Amino acid sequence: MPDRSRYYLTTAIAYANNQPGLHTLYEVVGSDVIARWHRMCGTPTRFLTGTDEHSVNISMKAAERGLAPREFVDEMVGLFKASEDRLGITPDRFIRTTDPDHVRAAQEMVRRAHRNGDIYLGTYEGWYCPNEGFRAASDLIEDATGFHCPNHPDVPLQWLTEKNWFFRLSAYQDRLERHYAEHPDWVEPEYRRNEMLGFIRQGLEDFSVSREEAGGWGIPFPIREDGSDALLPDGTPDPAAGTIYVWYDALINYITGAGFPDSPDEFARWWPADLHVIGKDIARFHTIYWPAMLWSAGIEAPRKVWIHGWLLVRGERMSKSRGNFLDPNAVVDVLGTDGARYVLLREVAFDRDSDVSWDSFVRRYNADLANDFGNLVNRTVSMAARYLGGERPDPRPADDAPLAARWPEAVARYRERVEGCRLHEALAEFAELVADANRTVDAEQPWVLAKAAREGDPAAGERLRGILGDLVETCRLLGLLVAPFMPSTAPRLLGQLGHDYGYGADGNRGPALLEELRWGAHVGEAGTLGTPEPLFPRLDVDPSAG
RNA sequence: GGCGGAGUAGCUCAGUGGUAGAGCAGGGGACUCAUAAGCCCUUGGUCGGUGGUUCGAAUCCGCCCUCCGCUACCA
Repeated sequence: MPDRSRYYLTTAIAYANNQPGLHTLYEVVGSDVIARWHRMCGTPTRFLTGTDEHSVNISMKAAERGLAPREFVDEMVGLFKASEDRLGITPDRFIRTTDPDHVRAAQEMVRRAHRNGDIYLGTYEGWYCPNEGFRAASDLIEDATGFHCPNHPDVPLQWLTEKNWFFRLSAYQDRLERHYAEHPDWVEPEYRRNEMLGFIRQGLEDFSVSREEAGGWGIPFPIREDGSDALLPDGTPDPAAGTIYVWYDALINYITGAGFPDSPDEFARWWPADLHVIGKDIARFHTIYWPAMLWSAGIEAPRKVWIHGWLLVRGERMSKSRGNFLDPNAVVDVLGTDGARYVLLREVAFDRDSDVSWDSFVRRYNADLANDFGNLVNRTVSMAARYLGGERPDPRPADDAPLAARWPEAVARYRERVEGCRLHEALAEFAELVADANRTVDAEQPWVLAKAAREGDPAAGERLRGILGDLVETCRLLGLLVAPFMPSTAPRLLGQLGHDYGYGADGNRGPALLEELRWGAHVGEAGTLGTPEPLFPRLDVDPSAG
């Protein structure tokens, strides 16, 4: 039974080795929508996103630029924050793995696992690139002469062994299988859950959690080989103890962001997380390693991990290394903040891979936003102002308003889809409501009623007022319904209708959304219609754009 | 190789036994409130192939072809 008194959700933290690509920010946009939905519904919400900043790679990349690692990642983080800001992302905390409380959290987790007997000294061996450190075999290029590092193909790889600490993942196999059985939807979509379960059933191996060398850029391992605290007499970390490796650094951010270990009360309030939104490339680490690491430290597993797919370009994964990625700033330049958010989450299914292109984005923007939704609002406000004057007409009672009939069920379906991470389906529901309203306009032909009224038909005038009142109300409801996706459009839309928009820039501090989404919630309140201005100017298709 | 999934209109997909569907794209029409938008109508598919079960299969079963996901230590 989910705790409805608060909602805590996270994205994966982005590797701060480059400027952000649209494919990286995709899950952040989707998560932001879910966060805003819960905030607007009045649930205290905590939304965490941020950056993963340690690794040999980053220290080398910084060195290439003549920068200290810290200077380098500060610059990258600035780029991430700037792009996220343009996309309307509103984290309650932007966490960095270089934050001091995160360093304490990671070290505390290592200590707990060690105390619990789940961390032991072992030997790690693998291919080692002198430039980058250990490389996974799956990342290497293999040819007739053997394995090569993809980034340094001319540098011979060495097969190295080093003494590392290992986490006893193998001890958690039974508990993991039980957890999957008892919480059948804790990993979604279902086909991902089945893949993870299949992996568990193959048998689990322990994994290493330390490295001897990380270019001086990592969280100091808090324990020496003899089990003593790895501190020098002056209180600084003992470099001989090595650094924490990957997962005991990156994954820990989710509990750091909830207050671990410094604020037990805060942590008790926000943990376990309701939702981790991640990409499929790191599914195993979140759905198998992570719960085991938490259990080892006496902490509950998160309630749900949602695994989204990738953005594809002509069938290939969008990625920085392929060079086929879109710059999120460019997308916002063309489509605007809300246009970019809408198109991204409507064109890309949140549960699987989807092909994207400028053409598909522009087409979707024009069809759904300019032609259907924006134009609906524009024609409604224009007609109401022209035929009835500046005062906002009230909707008819729900029983008399055909447009009201489907509303409660539609809201319920929409809510279920947003809360179930099926964001593209939520927007499909929204689009159907828009289409329904447009059909109503054409069926009722308010311009004909207006003419009849002018010629002295009082019944036509009555009907005209009712129809336009219903349409104005439908626009209000649509704007609020889709506000988590298009937060800057909603206040503009409501402004044109003469309604107040009571929510803050991040969706907090407003009236309970589900109350606002009731047909006729503001009947009887006076309001003045504003000037009709297109919310989404139609775009000319640029045939040269890829 | 093992496990799992998918092949349906130009594109993206829905449809699990009973006369082939939606959105977008294409064509035509009536209207005019509106961002030349909206609305109505419409072109278009031997539902991957093949054999079977059935009165009847996109839908169930067998075989084949093609594609995709997972199959361990990237940050």
